[in-house]
Amino acid sequence: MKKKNETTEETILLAARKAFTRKGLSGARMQDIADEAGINKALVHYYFESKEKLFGLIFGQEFGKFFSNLAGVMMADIPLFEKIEHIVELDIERMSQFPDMPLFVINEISRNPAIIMEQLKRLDVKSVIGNFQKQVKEEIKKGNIINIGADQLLINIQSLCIFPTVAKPMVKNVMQVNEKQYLAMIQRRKKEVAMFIINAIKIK
Amino acid sequence: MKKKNETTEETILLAARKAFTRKGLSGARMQDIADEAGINKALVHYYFESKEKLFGLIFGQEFGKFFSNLAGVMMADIPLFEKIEHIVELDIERMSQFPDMPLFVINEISRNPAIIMEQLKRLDVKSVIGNFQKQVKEEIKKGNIINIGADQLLINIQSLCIFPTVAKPMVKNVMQVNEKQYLAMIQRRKKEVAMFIINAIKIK
DNA sequence: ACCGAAATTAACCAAATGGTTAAACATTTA
DNA sequence: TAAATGTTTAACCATTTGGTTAATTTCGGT
Repeated sequence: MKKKNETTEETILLAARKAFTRKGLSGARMQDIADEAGINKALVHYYFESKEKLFGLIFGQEFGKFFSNLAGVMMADIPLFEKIEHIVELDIERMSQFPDMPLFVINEISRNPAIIMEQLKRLDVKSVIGNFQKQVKEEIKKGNIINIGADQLLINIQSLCIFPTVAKPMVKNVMQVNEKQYLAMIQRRKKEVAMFIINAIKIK
Repeated sequence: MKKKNETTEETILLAARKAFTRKGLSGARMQDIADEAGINKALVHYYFESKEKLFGLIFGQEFGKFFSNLAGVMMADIPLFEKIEHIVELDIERMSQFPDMPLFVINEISRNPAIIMEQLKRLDVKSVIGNFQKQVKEEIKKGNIINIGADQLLINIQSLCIFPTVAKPMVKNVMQVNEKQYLAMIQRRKKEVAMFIINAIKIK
């Protein structure tokens, strides 16, 4: 429903995000979006032409969230363990703020892998990874951490942060926890996951 | 296309699995399934009545794979570290064999959380988790591992095993690897992830 | 108050889609 | 071999869906 202070365009974008992240490109209906926005379906087309165009906008926004700030933290000139703590904190906080986002992004990339290309080239992934790789190699040489590939480490960090949100309904059901308990558990993971990772690579 | 030795029913199920795991319930078309099976669309309805019925069968099968054997390994009477190695090995092997399965299952559960209930009550999740919990607590008391919740440990294990497959297109693109390199990396993770986890909880 | 542009809507349309029907074809059975 | 039963298909049908059109309403500028 359209709120005060909100332009029609914004209202539609909000409704579209809700519909697309919940049901995906093929599952969401233009009528759903119009209803959710409290307007006529033709008006959605008036502002955003086609379903694909609208979806493209939403996907771009959500994809941006997926990587937002991450590059900054990963490039920061701070010790590795401290960096890991920051990445985990940031990642999990992002998942808490936008819980539907990761599954949506993963899903649509999996249905149409081509769209990731144009999104990724907007970000300078190579230099971010390169920088991280250098730091990891140095710590290995210094004998501070075990011999692990920077890419593996990065995958592990992201797995531990993102997966519990992506698989939320399964986690909730298997663990037999309610919404509140689940959210509390995710918050606890900010500290626990960082510790877990640092423990896993630290040489004592 | 229908192969020799395959009953029409099996052919349809194979085609349906392909369509549903690739495109989801709403994205897959009955005509796609019929085409893939090389038969008339009405024949699909002749054997499986409705799209929902057919989908239900496929989902049940895939959900089964998701947990197959896992319970057995988790209940086994072997040391914790060895058990972790087995779980990781089994999990990642399952991901390699059915790469489309985890995203499909996660996705459809997320779209319709109710379906997980009836599936889960077929499995005795509670006693499996209870058993694992007991073993973890004992190891903590013995001072062999750090103080960690069994549920957190289990989530971490599953995250590290499942996520890289779920996010395959993203991983491939960010890491700039081809299909062959990606698959090799997943295989390497059978050993590396187990080590990573054991390192993370072991008290040295 | 009036005009013109922008915003919004109701009514449509064509294509896609899940599902049905009746007839044709194949196989088993009496 | 002929009836009966099971399998498969072409042609339909009703509904849904993304999208369009033309008319109506709203609103800023004069």
